[in-house]
Amino acid sequence: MAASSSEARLARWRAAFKSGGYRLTSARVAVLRVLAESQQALDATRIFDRARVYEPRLGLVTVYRTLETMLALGLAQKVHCPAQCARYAAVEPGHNHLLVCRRCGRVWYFSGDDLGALMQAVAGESGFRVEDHWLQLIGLCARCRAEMETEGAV
Amino acid sequence: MAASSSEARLARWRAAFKSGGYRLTSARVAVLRVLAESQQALDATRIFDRARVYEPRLGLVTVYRTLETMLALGLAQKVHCPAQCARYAAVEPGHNHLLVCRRCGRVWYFSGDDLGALMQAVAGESGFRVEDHWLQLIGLCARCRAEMETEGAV
DNA sequence: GTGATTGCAAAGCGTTTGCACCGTA
DNA sequence: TACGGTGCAAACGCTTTGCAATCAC
Repeated sequence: MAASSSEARLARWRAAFKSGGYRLTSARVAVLRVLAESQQALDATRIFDRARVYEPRLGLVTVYRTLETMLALGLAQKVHCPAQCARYAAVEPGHNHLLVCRRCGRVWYFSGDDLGALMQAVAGESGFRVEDHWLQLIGLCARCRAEMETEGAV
Repeated sequence: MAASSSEARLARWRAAFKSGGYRLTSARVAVLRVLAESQQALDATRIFDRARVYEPRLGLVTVYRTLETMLALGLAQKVHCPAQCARYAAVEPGHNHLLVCRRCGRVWYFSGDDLGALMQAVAGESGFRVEDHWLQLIGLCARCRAEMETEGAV
């Protein structure tokens, strides 16, 4: 949260790029710096705008490529944004949590009522008012596991 | 899960459209039918392809509009798909769950270790192998709440 | 009959690709 | 110096919008 920790984070990320065999160009450092300094989830365009302060010759394409590398290195993650996820499933009344098979796309519903306690704990600590929650478990259903074994695929 | 339940679901949805003041056109019914029958999370294009079997004159645009109405009526929900969410946040080592402020975009991390038990329970019941989980709480942070009060906005 | 709803075409937006030039190691 | 990395422009795919024709109520 403090300014010093953003410096530490940047140093860690530079090292990760190095040891991953990636060159440390000024364009990449500009992108790293923006995310290291920010406590927000930013989209590519906003990262682009902020990073151009550090590196005016930066192109938007490089932002995308750098972000992809950061995902691969585990330095950044994508954040859920309800507006942009483009697959739809029926709502099962009373069951708001999902189990999604990554292979066949089939969904199952379950109710994780114990989540209420977690949400309250989080809210109490931080003053954050939780309005919505998003819990989905992703994996392989029994059928797909069986099919993949017989096919010998991964 | 059974075929009969898909009929019941369709009937429920037809009623919901009616009581919501929406007309029951053949195009809409085709889209409803596809989602009622499917136990999968489908994207708009796939819904379009399947719905054209019922209503060959259907247009893709109508699929989008019908889905939007279904979201508004709470009949369908969007499903997380890692590939398509386009906001990025730094990864905080060891803390994989997120608290996202919907107003300022700021993120906080927390570790919900009790989720492991839930995931195991789900896996045990269904034969589902959970490979990944996705938990994000969305709401308003303390600062934004305060700012919105002074501004008198929603 | 009338106003909501539709489909087409085109615009819009975010993201990816092709390619010649550039800069780090 | 060599080759990974860059930026520009164009292509791309998904989604939304404008508008006249259509259809449920």
